[in-house]
Amino acid sequence: MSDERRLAVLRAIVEDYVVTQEPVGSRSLVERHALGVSPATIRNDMAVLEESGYIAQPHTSAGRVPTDKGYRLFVDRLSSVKPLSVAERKAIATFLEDAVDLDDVVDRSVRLLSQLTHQVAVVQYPSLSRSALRHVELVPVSDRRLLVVIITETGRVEQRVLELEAPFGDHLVPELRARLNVTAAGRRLSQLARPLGELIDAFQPADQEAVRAVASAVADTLAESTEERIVMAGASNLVRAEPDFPGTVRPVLEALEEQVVLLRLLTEMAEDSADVAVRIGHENTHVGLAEASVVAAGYGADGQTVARIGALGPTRMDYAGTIAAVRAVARYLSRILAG
Amino acid sequence: MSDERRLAVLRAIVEDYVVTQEPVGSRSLVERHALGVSPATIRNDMAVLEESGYIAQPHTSAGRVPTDKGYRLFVDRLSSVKPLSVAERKAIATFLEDAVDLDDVVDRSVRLLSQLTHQVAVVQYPSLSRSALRHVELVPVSDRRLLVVIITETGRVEQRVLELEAPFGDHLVPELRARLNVTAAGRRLSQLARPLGELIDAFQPADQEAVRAVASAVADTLAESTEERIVMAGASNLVRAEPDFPGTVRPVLEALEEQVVLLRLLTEMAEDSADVAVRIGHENTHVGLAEASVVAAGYGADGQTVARIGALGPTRMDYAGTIAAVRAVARYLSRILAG
DNA sequence: CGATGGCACTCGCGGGTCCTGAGTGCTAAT
DNA sequence: ATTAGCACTCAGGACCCGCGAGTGCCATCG
Repeated sequence: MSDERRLAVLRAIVEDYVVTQEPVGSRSLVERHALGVSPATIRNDMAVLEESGYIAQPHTSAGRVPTDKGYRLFVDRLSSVKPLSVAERKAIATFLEDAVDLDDVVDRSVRLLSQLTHQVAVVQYPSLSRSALRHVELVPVSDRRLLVVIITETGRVEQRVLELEAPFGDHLVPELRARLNVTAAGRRLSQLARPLGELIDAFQPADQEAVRAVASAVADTLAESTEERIVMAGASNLVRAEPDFPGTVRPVLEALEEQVVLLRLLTEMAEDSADVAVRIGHENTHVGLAEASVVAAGYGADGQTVARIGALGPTRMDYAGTIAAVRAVARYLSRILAG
Repeated sequence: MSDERRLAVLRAIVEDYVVTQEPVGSRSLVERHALGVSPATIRNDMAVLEESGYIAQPHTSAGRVPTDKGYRLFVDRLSSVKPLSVAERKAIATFLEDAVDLDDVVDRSVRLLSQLTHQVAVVQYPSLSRSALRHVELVPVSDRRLLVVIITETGRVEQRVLELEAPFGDHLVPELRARLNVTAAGRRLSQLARPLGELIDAFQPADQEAVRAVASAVADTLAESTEERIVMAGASNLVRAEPDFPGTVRPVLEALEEQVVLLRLLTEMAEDSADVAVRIGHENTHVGLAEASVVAAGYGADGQTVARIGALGPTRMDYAGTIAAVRAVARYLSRILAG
């Protein structure tokens, strides 16, 4: 009993099913793949594979369909990542390089990814708390309202309007701005707590109230995990795949529109693997996604993962291609941010 | 031949069809509405209405369905905007007031609108060119790279990194920042061209190159119509309405993901009406939206429209409710931005 | 002992037929 | 102008049937 061949059969089944979207039978298998054996033999193998839970038949007189477990084995051991074509790489590079802005980069990335994979794509904005600060700017709006603008190395800009108890003097803003930038620039949130605290003492008692407010605004902004933002594109690809998950499109779309769900998903997957992670069907904790698969990868300047991107589609998806695309876009994205 | 009653019949048909989603016949009409006449009479009226193109029958032995023309008459003359409940108004107000940021405001608005209307909602970011400037900030990144940050009164933040020909001296940045803000603050793009030009002459020849670059970066950023951004939410509501437009969900979703299409749509509708505008079915120029209706309204501080919001759904939608919701959200949005 | 050819069996699917009932349009009566 | 009565239409559901893809098992072969 050739264990080898059995795996080859599984691979063949997955590959066929992914393109035809129909249960595959023993006859068509031997026709389309050079397995060198007869349908009867394949049938025996299939019986074993079914026994072990890698494939299943929708009904008695139908061909076989891979189960989630089957897909899992496939992506883990049977599929080789297929490299993108030169043209594709070129397209990615130029398309992303034209971006003018962080918003633009993220926007372009998510569109690009959805086009490359023909799936729904999601991109998470670089996390504030894990990015280093580039600059903090203070703009007086009135005599007791202050606009605080925070710019990170990754290009993300965040702003808050502060309402102060007492009017602040003209001298304060420039001085605070200068000191703030000296202490904050280049540091991450985790390295920021103490220096910010010490900063307060450097000012006259009369001003400390204002300084404290600004400092805590900065800290709060960076800490707010709710401020994690996610964008999504290619929802129309989902309904194109409709026949795949019949009636399941809505739950999936709903899950996708729920930032919290997406966020948790991406976070969980970050723990799975530093590189590309794959979740198949019921492996997703969220019930709405039980018939969907997700491929995700992290990105970020100089090795540090600051956020993640992902593609989501029916379990019956082209894993090799999707993985390649996700990885490629993540890499280019990292490169852009580093530049 | 009571013209009155005929309109009442049309109204009844629309109202019934909107909730049942099934062709409505003469019998059920008299049952559900106190029309005071017999089905036979209604049938005569329906024949006339059909003659005039306000309703149609899907097939010979079925009830009637409103045509786009019928809906149009309905929204123009037959429906009264139903005011939101106090609870709803309260919910809108508090939900939007918690927003911390322009991004957050827009994000909350679009979610809110999609929930209120049970449709797909879109919100356009305040246009840069029509907003007044609040502040321009310059941050040196290296000795010849300059980060330009532009903040508008509506809270929108835009940034560009500038690559200069020659290194700029230390003195230049503070001076330029100061002058720039004096000339630019509070003005719109249209009022900005000349002052920016004059600004250049105020500097020493050696610096003029850099000043020119910054000035044109500011002008470009404000002018770029491509920088119009739109966010969308509630796509899952679309597929919930699936049976309405069978197989038409995909084109609609595709249209929605195409920023350009959406932008043109909103712009066109801005010309229709200053307040709430409605496009029904084939009135939409984009073919993919031939079976969809759009309700849109402008918003902006102090009467000035700086952008638009809208809700999109099947032609068979609750126009009264949708119009009320769109208008309400637009108003609250304006109020927030003004505050 | 694994591979194979043969064979009986299963059952989903597509197509055809029939029937029911909602809804219409017309006409004659009020 | 309204209405009751009536004949007519036709989409949709229920039912039935035959085809064919695909299976599992068994006896046979190298």
